[in-house]
Amino acid sequence: MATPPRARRSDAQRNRDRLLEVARTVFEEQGAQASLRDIARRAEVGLGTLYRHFPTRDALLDSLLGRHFDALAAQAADLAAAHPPREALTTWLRAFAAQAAAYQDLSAALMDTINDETSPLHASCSAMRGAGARLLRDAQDAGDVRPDVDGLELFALVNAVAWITGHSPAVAARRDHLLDLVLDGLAAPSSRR
Amino acid sequence: MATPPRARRSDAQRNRDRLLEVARTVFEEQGAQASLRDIARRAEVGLGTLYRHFPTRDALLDSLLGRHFDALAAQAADLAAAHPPREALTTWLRAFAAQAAAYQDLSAALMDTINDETSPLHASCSAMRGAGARLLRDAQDAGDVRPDVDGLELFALVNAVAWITGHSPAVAARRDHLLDLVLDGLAAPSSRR
DNA sequence: TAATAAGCGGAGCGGTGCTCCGTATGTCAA
DNA sequence: TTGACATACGGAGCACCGCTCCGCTTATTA
Repeated sequence: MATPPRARRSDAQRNRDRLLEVARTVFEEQGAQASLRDIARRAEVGLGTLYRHFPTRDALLDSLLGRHFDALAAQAADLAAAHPPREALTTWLRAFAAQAAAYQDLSAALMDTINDETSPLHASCSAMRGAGARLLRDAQDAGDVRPDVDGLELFALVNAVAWITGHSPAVAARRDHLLDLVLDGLAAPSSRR
Repeated sequence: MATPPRARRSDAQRNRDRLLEVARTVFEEQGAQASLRDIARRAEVGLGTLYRHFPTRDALLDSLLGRHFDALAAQAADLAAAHPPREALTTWLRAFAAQAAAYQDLSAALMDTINDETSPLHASCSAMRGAGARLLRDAQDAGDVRPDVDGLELFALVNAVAWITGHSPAVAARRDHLLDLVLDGLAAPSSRR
């Protein structure tokens, strides 16, 4: 994640903080596609001010989520050390899915960063993806997960589930179940419960 | 699907046909979120004309896809009669996924119709969903598919896969594999190959 | 306290979805 | 063939969007 550049003037720092605070609640209310103008308005700040602090929507998302993603990457290592591979993987994926469901349509933004290295989200997100891929490989080496899946596919599937739950209240209520179905399906046949 | 109201004036009919033709190619090029203004322009027709013929984007999509969805619903019955439940289900789901991938982001539109009975797509889509749910139940009764899945969840999962493949070329190349992973995961443990 | 770098804010551009209504034209009866 | 009229056309206009640009304000520092 990008280092937060401490502003040189106190009002700039104050505005930045306000924007982040407002952006968080607006994104929670309306999803990751919310109007940036609206965020600026509610932060009682000019639109230019918003764009100066956060040149792109991704930059704003990164400032809000970057440290969570970094934490997820770190957690992957912890889980790998403390739990059997299969358990580590599923626990981690659940945590990731919960994070990806923070704002509606965030999954779309995350998927798009895969192909766009210029996005600030790309860095924090790809580091996290790497961590997940490592957990996957461990579980596959242990024979717990079918070998014909790779990190990209896993990331895509979990994001797909996170995304779909944002498009229907009825489906949202079953997010955990849908995730279970997918994860269960990835289990190696020999290890299937 | 809504009955196609034969226009009373020949120019109206001509414009309607032009719009549908152009809309099909534009949606294929740019996805289901393409600019309606752009469609009107390329059809060399006023924007008002487009909106008179198709009051909403969903109405336009329905006119383009409705009969395909009706055909899918019909195909479900044929498959149920001619094939074992499991095979009927997977064959049908593949056909549906192919259709759902026709235009990028179409899956989002389809998911949204679930909660919006006023959408023209709702009718043709829910009929089709019913047909799929019936195939699912057959397969479950035969013990081929795990019993703790319902039609809504199945629809959501397949749409999720269709959607995600539209958000990354790398993922798009593996659409069939992702679908296999999900369908395989839904197999009843006892019947797993 | 005055100079100045730093930051602010919103007008403006080109785009979107969608509505509304004055105008044009296809159709059909005379 | 020629009107008269229902039908359909087309785009101006409204409110919104993302994003840029630049004249003005203000916090900071000497």
